[in-house]
Amino acid sequence: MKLKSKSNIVFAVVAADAVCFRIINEKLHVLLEKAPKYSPFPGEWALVGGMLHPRETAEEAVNRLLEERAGIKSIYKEQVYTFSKIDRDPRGRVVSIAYLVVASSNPQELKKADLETEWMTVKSIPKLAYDHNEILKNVLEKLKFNIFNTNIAKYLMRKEFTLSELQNVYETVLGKNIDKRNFRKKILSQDILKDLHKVRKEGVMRPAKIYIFK
Amino acid sequence: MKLKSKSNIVFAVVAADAVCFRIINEKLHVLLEKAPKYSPFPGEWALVGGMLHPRETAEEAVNRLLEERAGIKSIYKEQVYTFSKIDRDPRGRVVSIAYLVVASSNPQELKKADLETEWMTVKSIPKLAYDHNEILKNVLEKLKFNIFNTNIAKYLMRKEFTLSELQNVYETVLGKNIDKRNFRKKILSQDILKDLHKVRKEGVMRPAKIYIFK
DNA sequence: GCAAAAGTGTTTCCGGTACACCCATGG
DNA sequence: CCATGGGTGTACCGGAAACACTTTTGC
Repeated sequence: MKLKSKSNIVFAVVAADAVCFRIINEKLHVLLEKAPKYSPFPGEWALVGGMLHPRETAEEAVNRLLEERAGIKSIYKEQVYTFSKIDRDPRGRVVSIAYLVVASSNPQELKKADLETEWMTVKSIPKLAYDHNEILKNVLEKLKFNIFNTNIAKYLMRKEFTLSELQNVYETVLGKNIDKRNFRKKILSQDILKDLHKVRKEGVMRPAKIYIFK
Repeated sequence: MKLKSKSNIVFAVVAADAVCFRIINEKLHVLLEKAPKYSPFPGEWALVGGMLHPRETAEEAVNRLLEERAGIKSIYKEQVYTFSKIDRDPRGRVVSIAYLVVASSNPQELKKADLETEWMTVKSIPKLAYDHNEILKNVLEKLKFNIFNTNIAKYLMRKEFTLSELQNVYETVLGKNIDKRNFRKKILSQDILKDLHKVRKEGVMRPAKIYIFK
């Protein structure tokens, strides 16, 4: 590699961190892992992240890391921001590209992995290693923006869902309640859903219509 | 530095590239430099960019590079996107953080530098070295978004300006014409300008009122 | 009086928001 | 008949866009 400078300086190196979301019980969860013993923050919770391999892009690194650490396949991925503060990693100069990721909500696609990983609700995130709380905050803002400005909701939902379930997901992402009539009017007017003309009966209430994303 | 892997692999390193804008004659210009002889693209036009020093953030690197190469002080700076394709630099694995920068429009603050640099209108950008055309495209999109959604126009204008001049800047940034009445209504309703109650006489037409940003 | 840019209002449409009641079902 | 969530409509407001003529000046 010809990038070493003459003055013996080593350049900053590149990592990727994944803020990986998933809806569990209609609540927004984030994937965290316990930082290993030999790391600067042994035992503390951290986002899933690591160095880019020499022959992979940042996106590929995110895919690999999630697969390695928690057996997760991402179904949506989007670069959010790159963090380059000098001392963000005590071991050396590491610049980190942060990604917003949505994991499949299909339970079969989640296997138990070697490392300790856990899905935590966004309301209960502890203090994280490195600058990961700041990264999480940035990515969460992006998710809130995206939920009403892109089709990301498609990746947070199961294939078939009711409008109430969809609204619950919006509410857990935004962290606030939405008026039911306005929500339905807005979603339906966007012409992104398909009415399957099926209903889901659940307990003692009126059955709900089933939709899918187009 | 403890970041070298055991398997003798060298990690990707970090550069920053600046897409530096300036209004000249009410047209949007971008700062380019000729890539040096010893580079992979000798003599080709490129964005101003370079490796991060070990003790500087990406923003600081952008400041330094613009100062070194063209004597430019940036008055607005914003990270846009990080490019990590594997072969984007033929010399090795370089990941580049792209910045949207606005240079001072004050002519005195621009000195002639060693390297060949040139301000080119966005309409006349040639084929650039590396993936810099792609970077420019991304950053330009961001600028178009920002012009109506942030106060970036403040940094593109001289201190004192007329509404017609402001509108011209919006038009050169967006690459399209804007209705004069709608433009004035919108800008004035935002309460971001201050009427200096002065006029600028210029040639044979009605004098225009002078504004500044609040 | 004319050329050249400055300045000015009204109407229409659309998306966002506030707000309250009836419907279908199982027990 | 009742408890539970499913489902519906209207009115108001503010921002965006379309659109044409009068004003001020120097010559």
